[in-house]
Amino acid sequence: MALKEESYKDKKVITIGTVSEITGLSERQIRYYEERKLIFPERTQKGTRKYSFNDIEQLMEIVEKMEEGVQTYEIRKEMLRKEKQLNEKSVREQMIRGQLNAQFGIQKPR
Amino acid sequence: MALKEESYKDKKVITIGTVSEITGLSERQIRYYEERKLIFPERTQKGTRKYSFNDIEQLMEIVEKMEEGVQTYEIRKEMLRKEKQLNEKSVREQMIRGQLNAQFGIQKPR
DNA sequence: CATCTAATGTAAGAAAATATAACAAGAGTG
DNA sequence: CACTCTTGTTATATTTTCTTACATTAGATG
Repeated sequence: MALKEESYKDKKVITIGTVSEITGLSERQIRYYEERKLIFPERTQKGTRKYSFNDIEQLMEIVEKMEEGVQTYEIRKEMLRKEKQLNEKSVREQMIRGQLNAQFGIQKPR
Repeated sequence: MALKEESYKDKKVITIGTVSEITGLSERQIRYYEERKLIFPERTQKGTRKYSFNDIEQLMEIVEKMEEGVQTYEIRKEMLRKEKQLNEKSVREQMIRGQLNAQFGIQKPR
């Protein structure tokens, strides 16, 4: 099997100029949104930013919100809220799985 | 709907340095394989090469063949053979579809 | 063995892309 | 008005990429 399709979306391989072309945002804007903690490119050793297709999708969403007049600060808050939700969900799921294992899981032989 | 997952794989967005990192090939080698018509990056207006994940997979396959001692010329021939096969397949399919349309397709009212 | 070819490394110099920092400016708000 | 948010612009430095040319190595061939 080659690389999972999935992994392409998350792989940070795109430089800022290309991101700018695709999204229509200026490089200035892209760097600013990073400063406001809305996106998190990786860096090469020498400091060049690398983005993923996921980052680009994220930027598209940011554009929409900005056009609606939402400020970066609000967008960030919203992001944190969603993240927290996801965390809680996964914790809940883990707990449930824990319960199930406790009752029906592999038992120590005694 | 966002961009189709599929499209990520074909989008030419990666610069040669990154391709080099991922594949382990030198930039020299990557450009040489292009010269031998094994890969076909796009170019920006100013001439910078852009590769897709597909190109990277292609390069991985090339690496394997080269390690087996296959020469670029042979690899190219093999590529052309496969391409031709695909073409013929699609032509056959189109002809079949054409036949079907002729017999059962939309008819002009008379 | 003497050549040839294929594949790759390396170096030089130019051009393109990116990074950071600082200042400017418009829009909206208290 | 004074302030903040967002973006543009400019300058300068660094990094990346491009092309071309020459060198080298290994294998194939006469």
